[in-house]
Amino acid sequence: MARSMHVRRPATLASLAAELGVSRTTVSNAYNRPDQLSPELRRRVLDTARRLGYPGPDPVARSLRTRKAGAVGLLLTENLSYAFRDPAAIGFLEGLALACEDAGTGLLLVPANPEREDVASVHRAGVDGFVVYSVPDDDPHLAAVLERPVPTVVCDQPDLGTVDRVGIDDRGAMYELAKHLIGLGHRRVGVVCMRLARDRNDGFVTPDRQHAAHFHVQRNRLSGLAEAFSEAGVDWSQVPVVERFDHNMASGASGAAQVLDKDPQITALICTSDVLALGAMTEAARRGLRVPHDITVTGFDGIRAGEEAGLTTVRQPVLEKGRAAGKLLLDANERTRPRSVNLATELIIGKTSGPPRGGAEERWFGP
Amino acid sequence: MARSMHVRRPATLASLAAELGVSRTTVSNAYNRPDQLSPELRRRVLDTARRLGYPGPDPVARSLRTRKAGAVGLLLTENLSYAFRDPAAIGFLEGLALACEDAGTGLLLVPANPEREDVASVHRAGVDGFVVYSVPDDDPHLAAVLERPVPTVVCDQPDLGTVDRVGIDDRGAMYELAKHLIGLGHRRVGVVCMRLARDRNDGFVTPDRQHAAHFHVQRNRLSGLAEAFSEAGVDWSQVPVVERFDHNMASGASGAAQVLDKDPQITALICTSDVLALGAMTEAARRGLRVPHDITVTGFDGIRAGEEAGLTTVRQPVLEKGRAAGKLLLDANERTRPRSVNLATELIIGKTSGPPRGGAEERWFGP
DNA sequence: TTGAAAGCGCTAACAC
DNA sequence: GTGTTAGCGCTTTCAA
Repeated sequence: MARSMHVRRPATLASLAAELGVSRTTVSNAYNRPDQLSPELRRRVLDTARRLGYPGPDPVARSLRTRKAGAVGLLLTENLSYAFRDPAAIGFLEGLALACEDAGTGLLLVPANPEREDVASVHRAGVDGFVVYSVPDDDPHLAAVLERPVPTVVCDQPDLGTVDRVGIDDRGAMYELAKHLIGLGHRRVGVVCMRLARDRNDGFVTPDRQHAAHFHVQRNRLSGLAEAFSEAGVDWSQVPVVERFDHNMASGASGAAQVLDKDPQITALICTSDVLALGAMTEAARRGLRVPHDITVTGFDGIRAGEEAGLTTVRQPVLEKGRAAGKLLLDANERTRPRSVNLATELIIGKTSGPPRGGAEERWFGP
Repeated sequence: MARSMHVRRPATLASLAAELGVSRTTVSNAYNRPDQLSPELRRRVLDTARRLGYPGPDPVARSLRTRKAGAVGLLLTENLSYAFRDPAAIGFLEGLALACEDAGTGLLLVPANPEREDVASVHRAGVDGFVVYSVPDDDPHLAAVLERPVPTVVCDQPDLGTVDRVGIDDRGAMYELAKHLIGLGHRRVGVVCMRLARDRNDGFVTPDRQHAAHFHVQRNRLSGLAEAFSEAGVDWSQVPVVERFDHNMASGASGAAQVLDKDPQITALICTSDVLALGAMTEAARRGLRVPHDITVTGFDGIRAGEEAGLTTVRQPVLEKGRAAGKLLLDANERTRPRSVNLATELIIGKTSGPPRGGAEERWFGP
């Protein structure tokens, strides 16, 4: 009776060994190396464990001893829950989860609130490696990860030269998309892009801010556009580029509105993501602009909803990207690090791009 | 020169303390309790750490000592990546991630492949608690979780009485939906449901299998239907119920086909999820059946795509469910455990349900 | 097949 | 403000 009044101190491997009158090695073997002891003894150990309420070797203590956590950490730029809102991020997560599953490894989502500079969560993460997905290049969490003595793979980030990297050719892909628009005859265009840095700037973007953008992906997509249009004789510094901090359709819509208010003459609205482009389409519709007859709208990513809308975009293999990141991290071959993987993208000509209004006629009368 | 040939053994807190000629406590304090030592000393510690390449206290060793992992584990029934395919699961994950974020806690996705009986991943997980989401009640991973001496919250599972639980009234909600259909005049109906147990059974379901279903959610939804239709004088044992192992639209379509082939006279196709219902709609369309004129189709969950399709369904607060699960787990108040939370659902009458074909006419001429 | 010894790297009382 | 002591619970040579 009195016994049950005590807070029963949970049994440990040592206490179990003592109870059984065997060594700790034997108990450990009963769990980890069944072939190292007789079946009867093993039974006896396991039975006694059950009787004493011993839940098996403590995973943390085991990790300390074996120097293996059995998990990889994932660092995202956004509030953790953002990952479950953005279709491209979900695809990436799925691919990464697939790779982890194959390896029997856990996937730890590290809470890295971009608002706070608190990197303790990175220090606290008991993981065998990190995947860093699309964070600004000056993010303190990224710096904290790089200081941890575990392998790291960065994704949609600049090549650091010191850790593995997987990504796509954002610049080249956007350049190609721009060439398509230029071929159609577009010269007067506007751009809606995602956040370029950690500070909120919902408005027009100066050329300086474009160049200095801390998000690798956005910087390169813009630079691909600038290059293509500059080559076509367009003064890029005069092109309205609008930035939005939050990544959702509402941002796409309001961004499009801001661009169109500034220059109602533009013939194409180039968005740096499908989600923004979908939002831009709703704004176009709201203004009675037919796509692509009155205005061309393009995206980037190749998400399902964009496909259904017939969006002209660049499709990137988000799931493969996640899987590749996981594979890279879990492939322990240190000798070949650091590695850099570029995945292929595909320009999708949908039904949201066409010649500028009047553009076709110009051709009829052209040289 | 010779030095650099050695594998540099990474610095530890102890070696750093030795180098500095201070105690380990002081070094520890430099990281964990800045107020416990002079700023100058702290600087010296941190500088030396940087010089020696000491990455800060090892998280695993710290966890062992503090008995806190700083993470919660999530156990899902499906391949890990499944969670990123199912809209309802994504919503749950988002809510859970939100709760974790608020608490500064990591979220560890535990790889629990339902094919393998390997529960080692559960044993290996260094977490302060588990959330178990919609696994069969006889899943060995669940059993393994329950043996771990950490708090647990089960979600969309039977109330075990020993651990916290969050869920909805699946039975009552489906009963209400059935009443709606009965009120419209439906008596001859068919059902497409998700998997009922761990074994694959893509086909008709016996009443026995319905009762014995190992997935709490499915069992209760079916039982709500059975109850309502039995009350309306329908012999439930004669109602075609088709099960699908994989949860996607294709399953909904093929399940609907199987039901319709068996009894082309049914006036309503009741699906136990929106995803299945969306698939069933495509099959109806393929057969030239207009919804709801020729056939009524209903779902369950209230996902976005269903809403857009105007689906008649039961909306459940998936995000809130995840958040509630996280809150329950992270609220350390042991005194009030175990707790059970039921979230409210809402019957959504969409445009996919209507009176049975001829049902209206019957009424005109009826008594 | 089993056991003894030696830590893995750290934190938390408590004393100085 | 700083140090001493005592483990957290486990695995793993190595020897018996």
